[in-house]
Amino acid sequence: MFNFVPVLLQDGVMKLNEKKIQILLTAEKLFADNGFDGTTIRQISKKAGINIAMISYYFGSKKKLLEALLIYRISDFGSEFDSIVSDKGTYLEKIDAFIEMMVKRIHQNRRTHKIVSFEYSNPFREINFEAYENYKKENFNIVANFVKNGQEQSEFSKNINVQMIIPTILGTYFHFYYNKNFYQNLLDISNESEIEHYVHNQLTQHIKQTIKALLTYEE
Amino acid sequence: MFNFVPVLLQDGVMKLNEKKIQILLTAEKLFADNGFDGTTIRQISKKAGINIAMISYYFGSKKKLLEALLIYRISDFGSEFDSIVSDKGTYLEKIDAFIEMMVKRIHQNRRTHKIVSFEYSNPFREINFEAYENYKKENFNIVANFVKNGQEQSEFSKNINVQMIIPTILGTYFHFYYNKNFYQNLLDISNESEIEHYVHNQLTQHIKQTIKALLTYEE
DNA sequence: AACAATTAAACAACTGTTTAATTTAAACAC
DNA sequence: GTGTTTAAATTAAACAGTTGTTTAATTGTT
Repeated sequence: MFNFVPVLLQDGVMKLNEKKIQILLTAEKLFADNGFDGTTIRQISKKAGINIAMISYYFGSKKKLLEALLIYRISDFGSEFDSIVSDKGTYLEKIDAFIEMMVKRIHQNRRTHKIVSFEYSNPFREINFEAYENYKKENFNIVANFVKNGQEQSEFSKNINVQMIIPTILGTYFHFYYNKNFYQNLLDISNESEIEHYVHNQLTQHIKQTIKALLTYEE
Repeated sequence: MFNFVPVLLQDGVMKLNEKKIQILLTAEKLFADNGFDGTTIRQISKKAGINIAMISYYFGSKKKLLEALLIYRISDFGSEFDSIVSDKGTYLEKIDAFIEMMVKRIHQNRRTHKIVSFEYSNPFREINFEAYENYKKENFNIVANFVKNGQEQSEFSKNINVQMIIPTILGTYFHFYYNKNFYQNLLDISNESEIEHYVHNQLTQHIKQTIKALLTYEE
């Protein structure tokens, strides 16, 4: 049984059949939990229920498996954002929808983001992070334009470090996620669904509040 | 030439001579750059200029080397904080000194924090994170008390998610640090000293502004 | 028949740790 | 200051286990 050729096509996009996606998702979880180096292809194979040779056969190597995951996971969020901006209402009101979208998105891709975060800074890791960098650049430009427009409408304060807004939003989320064990204990929540609930309610609310406060703060 | 016994003493505190510290610092940098699993004891030995057997001889194992690093690095910051609180001035004014201290401290220990962040969530990694957890708990209590007092003086708003203030402060810093390569490019700064300067000035200023805004924001 | 999919086995390289031997340095008796 | 003892420091080599990848053979599908 075969569906697609197991090689990179000319445009560099790999066709993904169900089995390949299953392998990617298994690898994503293991990479996020144990790190790239901490995960073996035997672990991935076993958990995905395939033979170890299939990973080389499908993806070429462990490194290329990670690259395939990055391309599969990280897509732009320009269009989603456009519909928020075109909605009526003040810029301040739009922030709520905007933050909500960002947190949902980042939460959905949290594992891949974690993997990238830790492998990105390693200069000896010869992995192609182009997709990730383009994604970040696009996100940054969207935020920068949004804030600029809000400032022109005099809804937002001047003297805001626009470049550090994304670190504030995503950083807050990720610091929570990376220290999940700690905050689980602190907040006295136990299971995964309660964490999900906290993220999409209290944490999202806190980030909204923080960003709205920052954008309207006058010293 | 020998200085101290290479074993754990009764109270669990290892005496550290200069050579041990040199090994710890070498390991810290490599662990932070390449991850715990991505770093081999041969790399550490070579970079530290010692024989590979010395690591087992001094620390017992690679895991115990990391544990020794944690104990060496992560100390409480209660006393430093106390002097800030006892200074005169409003609570709002104290925030500046407080944030500055936190960023300086976290920046100094950034590598160990990065290592911990990544290894902490791995349940199969049998490493003792007690020192780290106590450190976090203490920091949290300090912040919680500080905010409570500021609220009692009516300087800070009510309805603040106190538990998410530390994630906001540290998260912003770490998201910047983890994506150093990206922001280096975005901010058009090249060398390490310019990054240092940005952290202690623009980034610290941004975090101060964000937290002050949050603590005084009325919806 | 043609070729993709899948497999178990083998591969050489690398892993953390231990060994057993040697070197170094402090402690001691004089 | 001697020479001797004692134990720590340091070393190269070996250890057994694991790593990612490849092979060559087999199975499955069209």
